[in-house]
Amino acid sequence: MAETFTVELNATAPYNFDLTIHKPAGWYWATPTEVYEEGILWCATRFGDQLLGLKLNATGTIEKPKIKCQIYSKNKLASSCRKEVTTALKRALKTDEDLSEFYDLGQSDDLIRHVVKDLYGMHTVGWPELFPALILAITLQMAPLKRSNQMMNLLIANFGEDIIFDNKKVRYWPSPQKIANTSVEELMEKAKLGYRAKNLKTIAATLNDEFPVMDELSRMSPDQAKKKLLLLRGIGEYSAELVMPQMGFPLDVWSTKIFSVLLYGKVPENPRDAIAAIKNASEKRWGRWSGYAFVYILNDLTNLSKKIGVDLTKF
DNA sequence: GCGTCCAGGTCTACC
DNA sequence: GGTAGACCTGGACGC
Repeated sequence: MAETFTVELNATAPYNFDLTIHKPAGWYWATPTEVYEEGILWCATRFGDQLLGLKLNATGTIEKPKIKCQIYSKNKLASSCRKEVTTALKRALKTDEDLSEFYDLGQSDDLIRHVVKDLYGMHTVGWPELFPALILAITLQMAPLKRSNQMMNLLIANFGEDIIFDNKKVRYWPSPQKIANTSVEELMEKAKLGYRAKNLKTIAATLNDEFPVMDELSRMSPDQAKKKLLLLRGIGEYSAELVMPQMGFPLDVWSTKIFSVLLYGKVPENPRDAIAAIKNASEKRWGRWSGYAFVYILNDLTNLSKKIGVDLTKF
């Protein structure tokens, strides 16, 4: 990686870089193999057909936040490309996200007050690019988390790519072209995808020049972006909400159990059938901030468990 | 060791 | 427009 360029992004306060990029629940930002050490994140993203190395760290404070982004590339990026990469970083790091209205909810909502106090300055994040988000959505379907991780790790190990920069090695997700050119049988055998192999290959083939990239989706209204994603085979309501660049509310069986305990004090008899009702109740309570409640609550389960006396981490 | 069951959804056929 | 039933298969569980 011979070429680098650096940008320093201003963010809307409060912005806690460490909590945002390295969430307590262990959610990664760009790839499961990204490296996070002492406040510095080394990860990668794909820009066109080029893999870029990213080194990010906070240079400001929570109340005066700045994020230094060093971008490593094999070939020198044209200034228009640099501009696009910077826009994508700002979008995915949610540097313009204003949390004040959500934090105001804490004045009247006990649950929000609690999580906001625990995770002050944590922002939601967006996916740097589309295909990895779709891989996550597809592999989370109808599988325990352990098996989902197995499928994702095998996809990355067998079909992904390495990028080495700043003395770090990061292995990145396969490109849509790579998956589109792999047979369904090979995907089933090497990544243990089962019936999901056909869907993932179809999606990979659909992500051509006609289909909007993540930044284009982000400029659409949430409804438009979701509608576009729902056109992809194997992407339904839950997956679209998980992938869309605007804040979605991707309630699945696991999170439905947790929200049901928090809202009604018990796990529903049939969680899958209860998803719609819990979603309605949450949206009635938090309105357009439901997605933020989702991210804050799921990243504060250990503390919330102590508060309510029920182990929310067991689901 | 072996059999059975089911998972952090989606699609389709059928009513 | 609403809803059973099928979908791959690894891993947990009971015996």
